[in-house]
Amino acid sequence: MSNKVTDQIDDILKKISTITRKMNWPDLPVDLKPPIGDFALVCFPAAKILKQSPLDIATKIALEIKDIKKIISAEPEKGYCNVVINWNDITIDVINEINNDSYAKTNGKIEKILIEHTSANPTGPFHMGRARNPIIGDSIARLLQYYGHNVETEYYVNDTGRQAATLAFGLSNYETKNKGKVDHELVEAYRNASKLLEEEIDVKEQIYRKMEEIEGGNTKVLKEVKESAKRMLQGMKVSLKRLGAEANNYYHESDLIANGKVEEVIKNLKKCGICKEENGAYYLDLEKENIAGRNQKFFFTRKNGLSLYTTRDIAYHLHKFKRYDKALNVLGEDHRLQSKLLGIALRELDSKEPIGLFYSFVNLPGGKMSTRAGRVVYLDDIMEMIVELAKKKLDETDLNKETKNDLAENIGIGSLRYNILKVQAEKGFTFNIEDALNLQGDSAPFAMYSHARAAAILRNYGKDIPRMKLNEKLSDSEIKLLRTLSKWPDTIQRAVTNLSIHYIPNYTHELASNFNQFYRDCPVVGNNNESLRINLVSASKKILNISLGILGVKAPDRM
RNA sequence: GGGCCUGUAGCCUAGCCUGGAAGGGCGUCUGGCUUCUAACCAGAAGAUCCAGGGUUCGAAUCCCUGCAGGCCCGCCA
Repeated sequence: MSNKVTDQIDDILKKISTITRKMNWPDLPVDLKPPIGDFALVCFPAAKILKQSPLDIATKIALEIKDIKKIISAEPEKGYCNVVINWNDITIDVINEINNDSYAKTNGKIEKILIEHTSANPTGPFHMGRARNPIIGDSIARLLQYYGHNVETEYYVNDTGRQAATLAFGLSNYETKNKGKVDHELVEAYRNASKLLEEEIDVKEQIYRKMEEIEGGNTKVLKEVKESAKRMLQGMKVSLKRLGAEANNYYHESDLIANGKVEEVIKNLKKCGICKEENGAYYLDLEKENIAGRNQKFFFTRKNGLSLYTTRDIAYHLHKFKRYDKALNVLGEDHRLQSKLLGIALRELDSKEPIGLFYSFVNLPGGKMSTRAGRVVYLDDIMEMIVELAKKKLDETDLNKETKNDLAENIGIGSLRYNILKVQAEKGFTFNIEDALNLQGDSAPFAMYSHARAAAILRNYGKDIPRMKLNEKLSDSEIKLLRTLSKWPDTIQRAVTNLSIHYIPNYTHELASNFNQFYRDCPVVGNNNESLRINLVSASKKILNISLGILGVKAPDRM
């Protein structure tokens, strides 16, 4: 809560405590998130001790405390005493606090954090199945950045291993036709190569030889796979850019082999106490850890001595911690075990461990997405559809064409992001196109619209934000709005602590909704309380803008 | 077989960490634009919070046992 509000409530609670003590009553537990008012005194536990009904206790305590100056009302209901604090006294201070740049930001240590997200294999266009990854990753980055940390994002490019070798093989003889988006064009070459890999023995041999050359550190082949991946990535980056979720850095897995980091890791892992060998292949014996209900052998070399994906991942993370204080990985739920094993290996090497943020896959209404069964929905197609829909809705407005196109883009992409971010990451998610295309209710345009309304009021007012003066008592809508605004720091705090981005859209919707109610009830320009209301509008607009910004949604001044 | 995640109105979802009065949204029905933007607002109907047991004055929330769905258990990535 805003400090001012917390102080006010603490003060009142102290006074209440004095009163109950005088009456020889036990302290009444406080509920700070009551359905009505600012806090509630819970009267059930005292009922037994005092041998009175909870309602009687609530009624009595309400009478005792309602003359406290900082309280507007204290009403008994069921076994609760609901208290509304006097917002009139503190509103100017609260609004000033909200307008301060440090509002809701950390006063703790600023950390240098790397967020790895997306990291999809560069073998073709993004599909919706993993669309949560860039969106959640990007918004978590924006959240931590806003909170005050020093954040960068990175995409780990998987350009070694069979898929990478297959792609390189496919692209080696492929002539670019420059038709359409790069990744959508090149994926054909990859698909053909994959097919040949299955059907033709000599192709299989070539691709597997390439794999071995990659892992063995053949410079020429390493360069080839890296370039192939980059070529595909060119197209994929366009999608991320449109989503507003492009990473700051792209780190290529092949570089870890090329620069000898992988070899170093193998050498050091072999020195670990729990390292064992089997037919020439080395592994960490995790018998004591009892992972996933069984004894795990965590292999880090093949029997030919070459590295595995996990080995490279260890090397990558050691490198991360050379550059950053903290590493955060946004990963699909299928990586949970892998991530745990990685952590153990890093601990063995006396390294820090990354923090994992896991999300469940996006499914289609009919079931799982599958490339083979042709049940794939491309992210690009969804973005296009939703932007087109937004465009159609804007047809009726009299904005000029360029503004309209920009706005449709913001509304469309914003809706998509909002839709995905508002659901808890661990929850399975069925992508319902109808739902995503519904731009009403708990959605990005709802909050964008509130922001535009706030901007319209300020436009109509036409002057600089004035100094505040309270000429009239606050109305219920104003108090409700202030209450929500003062909850912003808590929301940020909870989202940061739990790395739960869905708190932000939840809050945004509540704020926008309360702003709309205020808009209905409280004329601003020309009102007796104009100066205060202008400031309230400005503060609401600010927090709406910030919260939408964290979600990667641009807040328009008109729509 | 084992491990992890999830289960809240017709549908989607918040609340679970830290027990206290079940919040939103979609869809359905009703009403509201001569007043700062109706992508909005107001109202109505709709919930054995997966099931059973335990702890507690009090359980959607904590504990136990089941059930259902997702994911994982490779010298693949």
